[in-house]
Parts: sequence; structure tokens; C-alpha cells
Amino acid sequence: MSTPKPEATLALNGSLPRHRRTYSIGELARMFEVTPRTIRFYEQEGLLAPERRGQTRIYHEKDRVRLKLTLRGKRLGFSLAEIREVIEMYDAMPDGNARQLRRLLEILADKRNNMERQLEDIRLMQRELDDVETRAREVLERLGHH
Amino acid sequence: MSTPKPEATLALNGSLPRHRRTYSIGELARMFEVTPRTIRFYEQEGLLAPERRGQTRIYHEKDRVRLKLTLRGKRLGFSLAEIREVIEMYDAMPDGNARQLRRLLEILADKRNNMERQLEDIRLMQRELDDVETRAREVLERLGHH
DNA sequence: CAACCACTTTACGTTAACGTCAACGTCGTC
DNA sequence: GACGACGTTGACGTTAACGTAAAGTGGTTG
Repeated sequence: MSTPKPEATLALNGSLPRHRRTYSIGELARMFEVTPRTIRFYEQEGLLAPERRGQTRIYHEKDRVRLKLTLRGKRLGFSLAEIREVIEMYDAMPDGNARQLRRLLEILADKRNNMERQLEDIRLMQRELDDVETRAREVLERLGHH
Repeated sequence: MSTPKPEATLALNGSLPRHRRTYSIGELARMFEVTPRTIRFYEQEGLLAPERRGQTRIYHEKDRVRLKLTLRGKRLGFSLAEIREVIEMYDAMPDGNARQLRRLLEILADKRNNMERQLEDIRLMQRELDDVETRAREVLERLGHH
């Protein structure tokens, strides 16, 4: 406490083996471009369970990964409830009973189908975009030539 | 009215050249597995503009296609507002000015980036799913062998 | 020590995308 | 001519996923 060593306690985290790093809620928020409110909300919804040092939340690698997966899931249109379901089952896996596991496999298969349809949707949508863009460029061209 | 010919007026639409067909709101709803309420809502939001015969809405091929594109857009996570924006610009294209067209191209490029990221997300997500599934199967296997 | 962050909880507000219900009109049919 | 299936408008309800504001805590910095 008396030694003025440059141990900013936070800045120090700069070059640690990723595994030992911890994050504040603000850091994570900036990192993923969400607000702290969002992160707290995800916790409230059972998607995160950070450590607590007193009042304040402390996030480890595990939490960061979870958040990343959560956001990815969201971009793919999954609801927080769905994401939580998978996360919970995943956590319970080691000692999960057979029924749970089969249920998990079902859910996974379901997600997979979802992915497949999304892939198809994307391909179709890209064609549409190509088409619209081509037309737009043509019109633009004609405008250029008066 | 007196001739009992099997002209069910609705059933008759069965084998028409797709182009001339028309649809009731209920037909479209079943077709795409949405409720009539949804379709009316999309109209209210400016995504559809069906013909009217008296009070009742009559949908043509064009409307069906729009609905299809709208739903596809939704599956890909676009908001109705975004979808409408594109549709409107597309409709206004022929007589659109250069600024409008350039704006449209911007939007399209944006959507394209979105698609690309979604593709990447899907690939990553599929790997995760593979991983989880593999683990689940392993655990299940061990359970089987007591 | 005062000022300033960054963090906390509590609670109410907001937006998008419909659902639901009431109250009514219009066919075709039994 | 009652009935059921389908259509209409209008209005209010609901859910998910946060936003926002209020009021307080704890650490460091000039």
C-alpha cells in the first residue's frame, strides 16, 4: 500500500496468460460493444454467474466465453431462454442422466436444422441482393448517360 | 347459382397458371404458417398492399412473394422496418434519383456484411454444436456401459 | 477531503411484433 | 333462417430485451 510500484491492479492485466485474467463489467461491455446493463440482465436471466468480490462482479475467462457465445446465439436469432437452456444442460452434462442428455441431443439437432435453413435463406437472400444491386446499377448507369 | 357445377369459386384456383392466381388472407396464412393477424400487421407496417374487393383483401402473386421475402428477412434477424425500407426503395427504383439509388446500394452492402458475419457465426456455432454433441454422446456411452 | 469515477440495486419505461377479444358483415348450406 | 366458416376493424394485452433514472457504495487522485 505504501510502495508506489506501478501496480495499477487493473492496468496490470495487460499481458497476463489469458487464463488468469479477470474482467470488470465495464471492460467486458466495451469489449463486446454492449452496455453493462445488458450484461447484468444476462446474469439475471441465468446466462452468466460471475464471481463476486464484495458487491462488484468479477468475470473470468469462462464468463467471457459464455458472453461471446450468447451474443453469437443472439445474432443467429436465438432467444435468451433457448441459449440458457443449452448452457444449463451443457453445465449439467457430466452428471446428467440419460434423459437429459437425449433431450440435449434433440435440442442440438433442432439448432442444426435451424442453421441449415438459415444457410439456405442466406444463399437466397444473397441472390436477391445481387439482383437488386444489378438493377440499381443499371438505372444509375442510364442516369449517368442522361 | 342454379347449376350445380363443381365451381367452388375457391377450390377452382387449384390448377391455374401461378400468375393469375389470387389468395385469401387465410390461404396465405396457412401457406406460410402465420396467422391472419400477422399478415394484416405487415400491411399496416407498409410491407404489403393487397387489392381490395369491397372490404376483403385479395392477394396476388406479387403480394405472396413479398410476404415470402419478408418472412425470410425475419428469419435472418432483420426488423420489419429494415425490410420495409428495402422494399420501398426497390419499388421506387425505376424513377428513383441518384441519391436514392446510392443509398440503396449502401443498404445492400450493409446487408451483405451482415450475411457474411452470419455465415461465419453459423460455421462457428456448428463447430460448437459438434463439440457439445460429441461430449454428450461420450457421456451417454459411458452410462450405457454402467 | 472533495471530487470523480466505476460499480451497485431497485424500479419504472420503452419498443417491436404480434395475440386476443369484441362486435360486426357475408357467404354457402342444411 | 339459423349456423358455421371466414372476413373485417378497433382496441387493449403481452412478451422479450433491454433503456433510463434515482440513490447509494468504494476506491483513487489532485
